[in-house]
Amino acid sequence: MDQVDRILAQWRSERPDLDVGPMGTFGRLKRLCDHLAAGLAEVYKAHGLSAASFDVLATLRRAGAPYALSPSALIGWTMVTSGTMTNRLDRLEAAGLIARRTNPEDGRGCVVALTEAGFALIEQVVGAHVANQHRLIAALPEDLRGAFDAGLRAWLAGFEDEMPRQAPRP
Amino acid sequence: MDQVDRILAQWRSERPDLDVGPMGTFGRLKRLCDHLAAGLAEVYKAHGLSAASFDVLATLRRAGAPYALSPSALIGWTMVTSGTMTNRLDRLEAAGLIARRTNPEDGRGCVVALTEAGFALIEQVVGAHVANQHRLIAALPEDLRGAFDAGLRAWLAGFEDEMPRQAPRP
DNA sequence: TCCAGTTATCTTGACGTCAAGATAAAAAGG
DNA sequence: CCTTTTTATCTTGACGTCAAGATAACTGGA
Repeated sequence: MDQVDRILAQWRSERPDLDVGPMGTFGRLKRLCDHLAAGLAEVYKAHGLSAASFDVLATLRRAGAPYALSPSALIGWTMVTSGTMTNRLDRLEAAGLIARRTNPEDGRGCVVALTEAGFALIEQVVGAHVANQHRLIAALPEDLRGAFDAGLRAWLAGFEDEMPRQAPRP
Repeated sequence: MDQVDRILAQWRSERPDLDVGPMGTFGRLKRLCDHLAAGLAEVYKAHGLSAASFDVLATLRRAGAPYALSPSALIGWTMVTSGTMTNRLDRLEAAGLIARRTNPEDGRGCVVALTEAGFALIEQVVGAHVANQHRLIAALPEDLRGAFDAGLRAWLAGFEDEMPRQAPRP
């Protein structure tokens, strides 16, 4: 009997005509994501980052040398709009963690690259981030993880596999 | 091989020292929640609401007659800060969907109640919302739901059961 | 060559959120 | 009674996000 069960009990009392079974899944998913996001933010914050800035730096880092991608490629990896990406890049550039260079092949765009400071920072934070994920997932019993991941993958596929996401270009 | 698998493959190539298994779970969870939130927002938007305003109206509705709770009780149910709740209530009050009445028992607080318009609206939207949840959960195969829910409940319990959340008071 | 359509990025305006602090009233202790 | 502490709500300032539109540059066909 958790908080979500209490919510469902209220609905069943007030609106017995509704089948609120799925609402339990949605409610727990939302609350779990909120808790996990808060847990991850602790590490970001400890290094002066936010989820938004970590997201960009990590995407550049894992892309491999020379740690440079176009804003479009970053948008493709991160599921945010162009306006959001512009804002993220502005802040990271002001913080000296990335640099925008002109794209010699396309005068419309630019290339976003990690600075030395940006590389050093993300290299350090990624380790702490992964350790933090191990800490947070500990609450999910090992014997349930396989089935949980299978459900997660199947459900997500219903949203992402319809239109095979094209690999973002550099 | 989905987008999250591609991300993990990049990390394994760039940072083979890291165990990024949990990152797959976190990544899919985040993306799934984003897709589901977007799917739910369609219905909210069709009725002139947002997730934030639906949240408040639904909490008041399922509380039962007289559909009135204090801001503190609403905060307890919805996991947002007091500043956020003030902002939500301001907008809903301006839209004529709720009314703040003075609390005769406590001069510091107030009581938030659904107006007639607010009740009529949420009564209609809740039905569409539940139907929408049934639509969105269809992508999760039925035979995986039980195990998925079990994992969800167990993991969430790790965050919410430590400090038994006290039932919000009216 | 030149123009119409497309693409890449940025700008603007509006929301929603939080942290931290302000204000006011109730409760507790002497 | 007062004074102190606690509680309830609101205010402020800063972020992060999106939708819609603006700007600039590339592209392909006439």
